Amino acid sequence: MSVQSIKELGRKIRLRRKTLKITQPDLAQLAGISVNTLYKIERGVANPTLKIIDKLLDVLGLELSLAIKSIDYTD
Amino acid sequence: MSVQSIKELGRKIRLRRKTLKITQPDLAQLAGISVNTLYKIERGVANPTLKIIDKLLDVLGLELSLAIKSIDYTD
DNA sequence: ATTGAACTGACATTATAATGTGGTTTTATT
DNA sequence: AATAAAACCACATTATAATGTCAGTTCAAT
Repeated sequence: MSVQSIKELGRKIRLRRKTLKITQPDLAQLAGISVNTLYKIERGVANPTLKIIDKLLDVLGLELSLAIKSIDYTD
Repeated sequence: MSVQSIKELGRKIRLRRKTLKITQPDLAQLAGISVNTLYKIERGVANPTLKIIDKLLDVLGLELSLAIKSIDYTD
């Protein structure tokens, strides 16, 4: 489940938020960022900084990992 | 191998660059970013945007993935 | 030891991410 | 259907990431 794109990351953040049943305003407050920023990230129209992503993933109980790219034969 | 911190990410980027035996100037050019930015990222004194990270990981043949945080009993 | 390239660093400038505000639209609940 | 909350959106402002420049330092190769 790689983060191919910024849009994909946004989708996953939203999905996780929905799973946890919290609203954008609540998540934004918990993460200490503005709803505006969260909204843009979920929509994939943002280019967020790592700090912002870190804060969000922290609250969402998610984490990023780094791995050597695997070859995708479906491309 | 989670990206616990920005510093950790920087270390891993540098390590991968060394493994591939390319210089900072070369990697920066290949990724289309400034050496200044790369230098800061490797040192862990930057708060880079996802686009910048994406460009770097692309060249380095690395990728980020997102996963539900596992419990770390060593903390 | 000398030379050249890579690396580190400070600083000013430019580009842009993040925020704040004030709306409109959508969704959910009664 | 009415109401309230959430989600969406535009835009101005503020904060800061990214760049460019120049200089000093470290490192590698000869």
